[in-house]
Amino acid sequence: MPEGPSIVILKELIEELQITGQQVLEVSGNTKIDKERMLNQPVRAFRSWGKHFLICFDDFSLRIHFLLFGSYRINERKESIPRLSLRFQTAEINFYACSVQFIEGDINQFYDWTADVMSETWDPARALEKLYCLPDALACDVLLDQNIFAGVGNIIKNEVLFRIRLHPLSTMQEIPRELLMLLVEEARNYSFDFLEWKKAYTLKAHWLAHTKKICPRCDIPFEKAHLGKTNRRSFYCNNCQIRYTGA
DNA sequence: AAGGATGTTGCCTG
DNA sequence: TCAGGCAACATCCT
Repeated sequence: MPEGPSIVILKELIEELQITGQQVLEVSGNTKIDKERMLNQPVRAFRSWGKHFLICFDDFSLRIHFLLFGSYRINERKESIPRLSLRFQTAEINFYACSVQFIEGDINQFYDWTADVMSETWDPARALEKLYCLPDALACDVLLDQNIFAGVGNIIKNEVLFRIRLHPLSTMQEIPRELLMLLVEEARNYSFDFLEWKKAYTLKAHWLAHTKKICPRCDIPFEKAHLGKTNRRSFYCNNCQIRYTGA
């Protein structure tokens, strides 16, 4: 559920309902935020930024983050109590086990859309600049940095590093410029592959590294370790993923 | 079938 | 003072 492409799928499903402009007729759920303020407010837009799903009203927006376990149902309900349920004239949206919060004022002041790998306004040059500002940072950490690659999660991280044959413990300052540009490029490319495979229910079948035990290029065992400041699972091949490091 | 994970926040400790 | 550790969230897969 939680990586950027999955949020794009949610946004597309909700846009198909064509309820933009409709008012919220009823709110419920076990969230502690002041959900009643959405009552009778017309929705101006449904948007996404990285792993955030955004419902924009006139003076504020609702931010939904699904974390690890969050889920949603459109015109359906689960057994469990929703964190937040929004009823419109022609549709009902239910969110479960997610983080919800309000963002006040103009959403464009709050989000840098060019940092979202799924965005039309994604700016690879700016991402590259950010990487040059982090000479000691590790490849496995920067890909998960939402200020640089909003939407990239642990699956995309592992698959991108494998695809470009870069060892997760490589540092920014040691990676050749061409390869760093490829890192930026593939963070977006793989995210769109992820989107298509997820829509076709074939995402897992396309994993080459994530959760895998054997390198499909070398036929030798993958390394599995929790690496970097982020300390997230990394699956990588010590043979074909090159480690660029000063040490 | 227990344990960990596609993630982030916030509190506690040293 | 602040970085690091870890619980919390609550579901699904292995």
